[in-house]
Amino acid sequence: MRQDGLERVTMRRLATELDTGPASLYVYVANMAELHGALLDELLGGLNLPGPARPAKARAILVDLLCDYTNLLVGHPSLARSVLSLWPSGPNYLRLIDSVLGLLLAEGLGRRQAAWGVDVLLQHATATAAEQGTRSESVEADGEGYRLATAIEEASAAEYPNIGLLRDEMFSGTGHQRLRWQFAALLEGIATVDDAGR
Amino acid sequence: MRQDGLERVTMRRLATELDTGPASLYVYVANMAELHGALLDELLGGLNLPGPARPAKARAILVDLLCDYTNLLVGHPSLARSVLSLWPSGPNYLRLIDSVLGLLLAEGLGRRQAAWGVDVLLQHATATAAEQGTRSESVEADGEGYRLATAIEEASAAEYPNIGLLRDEMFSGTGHQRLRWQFAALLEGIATVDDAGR
DNA sequence: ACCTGAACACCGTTCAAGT
DNA sequence: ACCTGAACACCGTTCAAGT
Repeated sequence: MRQDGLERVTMRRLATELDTGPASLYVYVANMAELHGALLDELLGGLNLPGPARPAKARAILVDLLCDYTNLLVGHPSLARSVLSLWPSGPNYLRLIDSVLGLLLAEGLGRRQAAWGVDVLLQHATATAAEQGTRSESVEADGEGYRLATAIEEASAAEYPNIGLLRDEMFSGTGHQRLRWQFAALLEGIATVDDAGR
Repeated sequence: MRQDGLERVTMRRLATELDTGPASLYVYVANMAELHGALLDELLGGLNLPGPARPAKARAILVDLLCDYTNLLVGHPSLARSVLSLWPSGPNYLRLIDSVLGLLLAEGLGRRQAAWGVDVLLQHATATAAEQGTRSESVEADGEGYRLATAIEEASAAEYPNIGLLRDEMFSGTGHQRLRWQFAALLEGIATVDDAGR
């Protein structure tokens, strides 16, 4: 029924794809949020989750898993945007949560840090995908992000001294490098800071 | 011209508010992204940025600033969602970036960690606001997030062992507590992990 | 019972026509 | 020149009518 589903999935588009009126979809799903939730869960079926890991390897495996999840969502920008405000609840999403929790515990994290950390990690993945996705979706090279780049490029060092100081560092690294660093940093922080603030 | 601007801001809504047709707005802005960008920057004018800080105080000031920014966006969910895929470039946003960079440097962070870190921090703020905002926007208490809660509540410990183990921790803490912890964790990670992976 | 055409209430954006 | 009414090409959702 939902085989390909790439790019922007709307009720009407899917309905015409299935040679029917838009009303027919409401027999199967209650609203668009539910449709996107189902789509996400089907997509997550293609993610292969790691088994139990030894403490020494848990962190690296976790970074890989989170990068995989991010890249999965980057391929479906419209989905990523709705997932951010969706709290998905399908079986495959629960499996993903369970996997991440397991790896955090394997690393030796406390119960609360693992429980609170999984939210941060998955939210970062989703937000990154939503951000990247919509950006690359706007086909024109001129608009959107290009303006921030030039704004930072042209920001006067007098008005924005720290931007002036770090201008070149702000555009350094590939997307892949930055994503891995981000997850590594998140994991380090989650592991280190407890609910009392360290 | 744009004095209040709360809740969902659309071109047509704003146009009728100004007693004119929707076409008139395109004299002032090129598209909706630009409108939302301008709205955000006006909103950011109400954020009071901290001055230079001594190293020992920088972290705490930064957490406060990031919480302020998040709460600002939480009040305007529709804005938060578009800001995520917008890369704002207004003067007040640049001032915010500059402030965060300054505080990160004051903490003693390396140039690259500060430059890469500011993205993570501001993205987390925006994503959190977008997530929370849309959730509270859906007025019905039944849908959306409630289902994940029950899904986690009912998830069998056999199929999802780690969720079973941490079930109670996952709903612990107030939103405020969790937000402060998240930023504290992010900052710790950003400060600790360098681009070589520590 | 189960499905769906047509309608309702919205969107962003464009462009020709009006002042 | 500057503004804008009306139109175009879309949306999600509902509901009465059809099979």
